[in-house]
Amino acid sequence: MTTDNRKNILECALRLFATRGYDAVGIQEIVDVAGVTKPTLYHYFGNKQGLLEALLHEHTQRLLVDLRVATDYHGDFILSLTNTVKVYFRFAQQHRAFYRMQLAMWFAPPDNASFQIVAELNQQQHQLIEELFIKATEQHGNMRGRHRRYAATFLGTINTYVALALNDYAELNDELIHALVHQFMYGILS
Amino acid sequence: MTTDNRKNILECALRLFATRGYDAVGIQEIVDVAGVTKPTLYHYFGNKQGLLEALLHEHTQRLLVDLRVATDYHGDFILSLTNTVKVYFRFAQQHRAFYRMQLAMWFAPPDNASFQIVAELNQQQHQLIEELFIKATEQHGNMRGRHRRYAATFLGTINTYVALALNDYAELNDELIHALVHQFMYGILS
DNA sequence: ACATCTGTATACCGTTCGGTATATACTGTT
DNA sequence: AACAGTATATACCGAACGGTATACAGATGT
Repeated sequence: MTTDNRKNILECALRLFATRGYDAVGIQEIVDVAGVTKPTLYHYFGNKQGLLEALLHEHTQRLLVDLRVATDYHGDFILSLTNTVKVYFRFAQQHRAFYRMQLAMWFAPPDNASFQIVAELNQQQHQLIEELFIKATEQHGNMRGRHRRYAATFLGTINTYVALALNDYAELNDELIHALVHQFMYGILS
Repeated sequence: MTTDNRKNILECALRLFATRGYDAVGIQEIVDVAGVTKPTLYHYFGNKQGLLEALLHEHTQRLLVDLRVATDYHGDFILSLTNTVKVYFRFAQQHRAFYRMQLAMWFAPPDNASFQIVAELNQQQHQLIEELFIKATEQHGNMRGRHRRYAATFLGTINTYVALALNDYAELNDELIHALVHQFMYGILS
């Protein structure tokens, strides 16, 4: 293999999906940009959804590994939250195009094909964060019964800031991480 | 006119766009659901983008009218923020399907046709809120130079909470409004 | 009565959609 | 050297895409 067609297709598809959206990009356009033909793509990915699944899977695996470490609670809730934000910010900086695509699917319509695929991966992230909130409830009792909502708003806040950074309205530095975490904690404790 | 075809088409298109997405819904499907034929749709809206424009325009006009009132600053910054959130929450409750669609386009890819159309309308909302932040800077000097970011995060926070409510994770009541505003203010003042 | 205009339907356009049957080139194994 | 499995291309499929030329029905104004 002089060039890795599989990896090449994934990269081209990501670029197109991130800038125009999953539904708006056709298979033909992807293979044209990648310089291959349709049977090659279908050989590796089976169908269009399989392509998206592979794309999401390869990227989110690395995110989930880091996220599992960050959400491991050891008594310091703020530290865990800070590490979680750090993981997301670093990931967003390292994979801008991918995060653009993920953001576009964040509020995707419920009956859209891409939503069906992305829902499970989002669920895994959500669950890790929710578990962190559940474990931290022993320390911060007034969160009881609201883990789900807190996990969702925490992720939503992170994504809002990442979106800002992707549009060059903000920079994902340590100061912003600190502000985000403490602003969020204030919302819980008050 | 026994039945208003124009309005009927708009309603059916909204329902389909909100649940499956702009790109994933074809013209044929819209007219089938609406019980009309394609030339009828093209008579009223010219093309698919025109349909989306009409849909967005009719709904956002009402939102913008209320938003202009809410963002009118009279010295009480927290009051203005609270009124702004109230406007969005009430609008989201009254037009759930539309807000679903708007959310799906919130992080839409930059080269997507729907993004091009929705960008201008989002810009109008953004500007009203940014002006509020600029005017309030006289009262809260430490916001200086960060109006843009604050307006964006404020809108992002609102949308996060609305998304929660649309998925039945939360209820858009006065308590939530109060929590949102004060959490946000804390982030600015700290 | 006639002309006009708005709204709607029939039928069709060329293009692109996601997907595939088939053939062939390459690569490693026996 | 024959074989098997993987990877790729040519050529094609029916269906759906966004969009339109044309005709006609019904109301309106003269």
